[in-house]
Amino acid sequence: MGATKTDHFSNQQNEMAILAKALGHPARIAIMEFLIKNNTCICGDIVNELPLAQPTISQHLKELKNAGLIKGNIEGTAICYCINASAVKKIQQFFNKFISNPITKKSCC
Amino acid sequence: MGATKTDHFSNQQNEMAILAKALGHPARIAIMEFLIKNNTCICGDIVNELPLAQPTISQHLKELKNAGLIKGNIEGTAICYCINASAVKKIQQFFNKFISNPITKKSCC
DNA sequence: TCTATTTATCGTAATATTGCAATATTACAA
DNA sequence: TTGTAATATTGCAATATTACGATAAATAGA
Repeated sequence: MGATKTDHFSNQQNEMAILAKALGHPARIAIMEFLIKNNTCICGDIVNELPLAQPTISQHLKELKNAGLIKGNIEGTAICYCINASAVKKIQQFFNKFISNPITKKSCC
Repeated sequence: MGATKTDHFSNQQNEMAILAKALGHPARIAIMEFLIKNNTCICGDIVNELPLAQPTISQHLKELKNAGLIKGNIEGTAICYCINASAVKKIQQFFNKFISNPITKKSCC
């Protein structure tokens, strides 16, 4: 096989998995961190910062964008990427379920 | 290639990527959700709940456990799994960086 | 001991991801 | 138009993931 059985899960579950999967690579974590630390979120800056080739960075940016975690804006020859706050909020809301729940505190293990 | 260049990234970045990657599958999201909703977190219950075969569930549980997101406890023949709150907190702390940052608000796109 | 129950592991086929060189595209400036 | 800079796409090899049947291991009870 190798293909995820997405039809058997809810839209919410699939959506959260897509967001998490997009963050499931250190380069993409690094890109997200770079985007909050730097006001100038130009793709070329990321290529200079990370130890990966330009096509690889471009691919990672594409995946983050497909997942909805970042937005891109054309600015002349350069492209300005930035974080999509609503996607980040969605993830936070998901994890709030875990912390607020008493089960987490009186863990059975 | 196909192998992630983990050596080029920080421990924190790799750790966060591992946690996110573990959640990057709808079945594993469903398992996490099941574990907070039900006090009885027995593996067999998850197998009955999810549309996947027992070995597949077992494999997903193993990945969640390897990532540190859940803990397992042997209880006779059954095994009780539950959420590792500290891992969930780690993820929350990561995302707090994004929301609290002013950049997120005055997004450049 | 024997048997049933529960979970883990092995083996393997199908598919996805990662990374990069080569190349294409896009936008601007001269 | 030609050149240049910035980013995207293509193609491909190496590797990882997903899913499950078959089977093993561990424990509890008869």
